[in-house]
Formats: sequence, C-alpha cells, structure tokens
Amino acid sequence: MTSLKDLAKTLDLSITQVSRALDDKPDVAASTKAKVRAAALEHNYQPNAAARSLRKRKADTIAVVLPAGANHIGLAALLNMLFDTAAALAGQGFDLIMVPGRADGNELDALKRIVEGRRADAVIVVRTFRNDPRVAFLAERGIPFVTHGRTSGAIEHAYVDGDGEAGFAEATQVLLKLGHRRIAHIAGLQQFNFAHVRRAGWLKSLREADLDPTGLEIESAPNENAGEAAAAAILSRVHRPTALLCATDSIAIGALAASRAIGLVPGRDMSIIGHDGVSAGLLTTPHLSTMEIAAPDVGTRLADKLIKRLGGADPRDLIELLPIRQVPRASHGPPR
Amino acid sequence: MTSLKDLAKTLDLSITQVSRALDDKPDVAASTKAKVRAAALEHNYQPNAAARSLRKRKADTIAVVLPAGANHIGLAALLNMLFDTAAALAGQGFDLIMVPGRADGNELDALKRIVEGRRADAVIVVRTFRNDPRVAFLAERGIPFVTHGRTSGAIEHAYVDGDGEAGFAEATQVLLKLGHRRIAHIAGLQQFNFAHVRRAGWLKSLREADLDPTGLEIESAPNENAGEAAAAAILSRVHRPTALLCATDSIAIGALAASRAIGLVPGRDMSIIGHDGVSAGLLTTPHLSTMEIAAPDVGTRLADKLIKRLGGADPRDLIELLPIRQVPRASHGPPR
DNA sequence: GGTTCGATCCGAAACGTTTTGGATAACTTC
DNA sequence: GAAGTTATCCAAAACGTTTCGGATCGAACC
Repeated sequence: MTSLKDLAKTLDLSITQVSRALDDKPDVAASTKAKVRAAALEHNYQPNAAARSLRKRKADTIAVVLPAGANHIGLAALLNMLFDTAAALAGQGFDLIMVPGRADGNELDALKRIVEGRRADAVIVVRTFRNDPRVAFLAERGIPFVTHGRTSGAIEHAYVDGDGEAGFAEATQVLLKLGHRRIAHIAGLQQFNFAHVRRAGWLKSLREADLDPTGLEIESAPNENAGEAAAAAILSRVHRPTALLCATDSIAIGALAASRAIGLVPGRDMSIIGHDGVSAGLLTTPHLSTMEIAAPDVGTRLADKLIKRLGGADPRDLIELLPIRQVPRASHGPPR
Repeated sequence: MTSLKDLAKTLDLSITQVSRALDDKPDVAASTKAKVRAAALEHNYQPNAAARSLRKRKADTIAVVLPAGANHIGLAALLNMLFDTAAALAGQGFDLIMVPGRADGNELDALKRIVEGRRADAVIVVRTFRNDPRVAFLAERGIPFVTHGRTSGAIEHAYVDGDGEAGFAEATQVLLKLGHRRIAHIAGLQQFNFAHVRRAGWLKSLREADLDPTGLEIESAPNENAGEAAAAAILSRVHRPTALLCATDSIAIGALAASRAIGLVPGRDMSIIGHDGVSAGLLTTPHLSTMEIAAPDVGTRLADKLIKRLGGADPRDLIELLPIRQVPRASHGPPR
C-alpha cells in the first residue's frame, strides 16, 4: 500500500535516499537511516515484490513443483523435507514457493511458466525420472537447479540422493542370511530413477547368491493401494515368495494388508521390508521394517547445494550420494 | 528470456500491437494475430511475471501459508485438498502458491510479507484459531480471503467448514446408544476453533444424557505422539473411560497405540473414534472409526468462495457449514 | 471531393523499485 | 584561499509490461 514515494514525501527526502537507507547502504547519514526506518515501520512499508524483482532482474525466490496425484504418505514425507529446505533458504534471503503440479501430471508446463516468467531464480526438482524432461529443460535453459534424486541421463547436475542400490543389496543380504531363498521385489515404476536403482540392488544380491529372480518381480505405482494389489498378485503365484522387498514404504504398507488378507501374519509368515522410514510405518501392526537415508537433514543439504549453484559452483561438485541405513523393525524375520 | 520488445523487433511491429495481439484484443488484424502467436511460440515467449503484475497491479496469484510443524497425517490431508483448490483456481486464471510457515510458528509474518509485497491478490487461511490474528490482519487491510474453518471472533468472513459440533454430538450419542457411560474426550488445543466446537458437541450430548464430564477430558496437540501421551494419561486414571472420542484422527491413531500398550484391544476393550477420515485410518489395526465432512470437494468450494469474493461478493454470503458424516469402522463397539 | 467511419496501428506514460552518475556543502590540507 | 576530500544527498534511467489517447489509411457515403 505505502510505496517508497509515499515515504519520501512524508520524510521530505528523495526516493533514492529512502531506498538506500532501507538497504543500509553506506552513503546515507545514520540519523536519516533511523528516521527512515521508523517511518517505514510506522506505515508498515513492504517493498512491492514485482517492482523489485523487475528492476533487480531476480526474484529471490526458489520454486518447487509438487508432483500431482502423489499419495498421502509420500507427499507428507516430501513436505516435511521441503520445510527444512525452506528454513535453510530463508536464512539466505530466499523464499521457497511450492506450486502444485497439473492434475494431468504435466509438471513440465508448470515449471516452464515459473521459470520463463522469471517467478523464481532457481528450482528444486523432486522425484526424478530416469530420463527427466524437467532436467533437460532446465539444463538447456541454464537455470540453476538441484534435484532430489539422481537421473540416468547424460546431463550432469546437482543432486542429493540416497544410495538405493546399496541399500536394497544390503536388505536382500539380510533376508538371505535369515534363510530366505524366494525373495520377491515389488518394484516402483521403472521410469522413476529411484525405482530403477533399488531394483538393481535387489538383483545384484540375488545374482551374487546364484538365485534366479524369474517370477519374483512385479511393478507397482508407489502408493498403498497399488502396493496391495501388486502384493496380492505375487503372493498368489504357485511358488509363493517368503519375503517381499518393497521399493517404498507405501507399497510395503499395502503389502502388509495384502498379506493379512490371505491369512499370513506379516513378520512371522511373510517378511516385508520397505524404504523411506516414513512415520506411518510405526502405526502399522507389526511395525514396518524399512530403511532410510542415514542423514537427518536432506532438506538442508538441498538448500545448500542450490545456494552454491546460484553462487556459480560447478554442478559436478554438487552431488551427494548418501548411505542408506537399515531400520529393522517387526515386519520381517526368518522364513516360516 | 525473450521479451515483447524482441518479438516486436523480429515482427517489425510495435510493442503495443504485440501485447494486444497476444491478449486477443479486438483492434488487431487477424493475420497479425496469427503471426504474433507463431513467433511467440517459436521463441517460447513467456511474459515476465514481475513486469506484468507491476503494471496490472495484480498478480493473478493466490497464496496459502502452510502451518509450520504440522504433523504428517494432517499436512497430507490438507495438501490433497489444496491440490483441488489449485486446479479450480487455475481454471479461473489464478496460480496457487503454497508458502511454508516460519519454523517459529509465526505464520502471520509470512502472510504479511506476501500480502503487503503484493505477491498475491488474495489468500487462503487454513487451520483457523478461535481468535485468529491472520483473519484480523486481512480484514483490516481489506485483502480478499477465505478460511478453511471458522473463527469465533466478531469479524465476518468467507469460510468453508464442517459442523464439528453436530458431528461430535452425534458420535457421542452413538457411543451412548451402545451403552457407554464414561465417554472421554481427547480435545485438540482449544485455541484452534475446530477443537473448540468439537469439544462443545461432545459436552452437549453428555449434558443431555445427564452425565458428568468431570475427569473425562484432556487436551492434546493434534498429532500422533501427543495423542498417544494424552490417551495414556487418561487411560491410567482410576475410573477409566470405556470410550475415547478424539478431536482428530492423528490423536485417535496415537490413542490406538496407547490403548494397545496397556493390553486393551481397541474396538473390543476400548472404543476409539476420530475425525477427518484420513486414509491412514485404513492402515491401522483395527481400522479407525472416524467421521468426515460429507462433501468430497471442500478444496473446490474454497476456490469458489474466493473467486466470488474477488468478484466483490459480500463475505457474509460466502459461508458454508457442511454436515459431518459418521464413518463407523472397527475401532469402536459396545463397552466390554 | 470533402467527410465520416472502421480497421489497424503506434508513441508514450505508468506501475514501484534499484542504481548510475553526478551535485552540493562542509571540512581539511597546504 | 584554492584545491582536494568527505559526507550526504538527488534526478533520471531502466526493468518489461499494459493501456490511454490518438494517428493513419482506405473505403463508403453524400
């Protein structure tokens, strides 16, 4: 409502000096600075964001497009992470805005509008695809960005990710040591990079143990309902697996239900392990065995990388592959 | 990157005409319109959002400040609703941006920055307090807004809310009919308006049945952990209740855990009912009895009200109190 | 042939900032 | 007392868009 011009008029100063005073620039008298600040406070002056970013040619804003149609559990975990990111970015003078993706799943359009309309100076991309058009677009346009999750393409970019392959290889070994031989994998959609590497880890350990993965695999969208359906399908096969290693906790939670539905008690008759360490895993019966990134501050790390990228750092120096920690709980054990 | 000026130069037109052509204004030749559109597409022109909103004195953007430190379950449900709102708003040419609240819980500051910096033309306020400083601020400044949830103050404003009082009164009656006499209420923090009205509903039915609520009440933050602690406390009282009516599903989910922890099987030894109809209630054992707003499109209704408000409608004509529908599942029954 | 009219165009101002390139006055320095 | 220095200030341009108030040019009309 109140503009610099208004303040200048009431203070009998030039717009220039008012602006410089509020910015604490050196060549304005301490006394006028005080007066200006007082007046700004009194009229609760807030600079017009549009005018400012038009002139400065930057918005001091970071955007993230939230995946449309994400399931509850996954979305909540993502949001929690992004709150940390926002706090870290705020410390550097950046606002984080979260924009819901289009219902048709075309997050690229939303991204284009934001980036080319200069609403944000940089973006965070979450839930990367193996070959991600958003990454290709941003790289080509030279927009600073960091992703949550790697990609498999040729484009080198800043990212923070967990070492899903190692995590799933280790979980598979845990199950092998417990005596399991028919360890099935409910994979995520293989277009997602995380789903692809997790499957690779499972496959690796199985091969090292000279076990045949044939018939032990099924793909599922990463949500509870799809997970339940996929688990039901694989549990009904003639040669039933004794363990289900699930790409995500939401799938695993669905698998718990599918298992119980045919009279198998999870943790006793059927071993089930997920990935993500979502808090909902502590609300299930039995508590869900899972694994998670062995770092509590992924959100902050994302902010960190982005700031460095904005500072001109080479994306190749801004990659972070974090180890995965197993979180054994009650939903797995030796085969019956 | 490409501006109107660039387009004008390559097309040998004035900036004015290019702008008007893209806006499909009447006094530009159909042939030039076609040429301009083609050029805009080729150079993938996107108008600079800052320049546009500076000149038009509106941002075509709606903002919502997400409550900081919200628990997983509640936040996810909220987000899902807001995705619907965003879709509805997009149909009217508005963008919805979601801004994370400050970690210190001061959502008012974030709101002020957005509104006074003219980043948004209108806002949506979620999770209202009984006496909400955000509502007071917005009303005083004359910013169009709509809230998700009522307030108890004198300010009349647009809102969409569920009739929590009726819902909790009905749930209490259901428990009374089943034979319960000691029906406890785990209330939400009474500063939240929803928590206050839900408590009032419970109290009303208890009073109508000539039952004394003394000692049957405890307050809890609306998240699982706090709910578990509160339930544990009330279950350890000498005269233990036979039913726990919880202000939210997250509290109820905590109460399930607290109940099981002392050897009581929920649904058989202890009746537990929540509110919200969150999908996580289908992942618990037993499935959570709950209640929810009897309308699937609260998010869309919010958008609707906001558009009407922006069109100048009187806020008093933009209030909607929706009925609550009981969703009985397996976590309640007759007293043991 | 002058006038009117409609179709199509354009220059310039404005939105509220930041920033450049001085201007002014007082104070030092020799 | 002239020249340099310092502290403090300001006018004006620029960012990219929209929009106001005409301008131009044929065609149509009388």
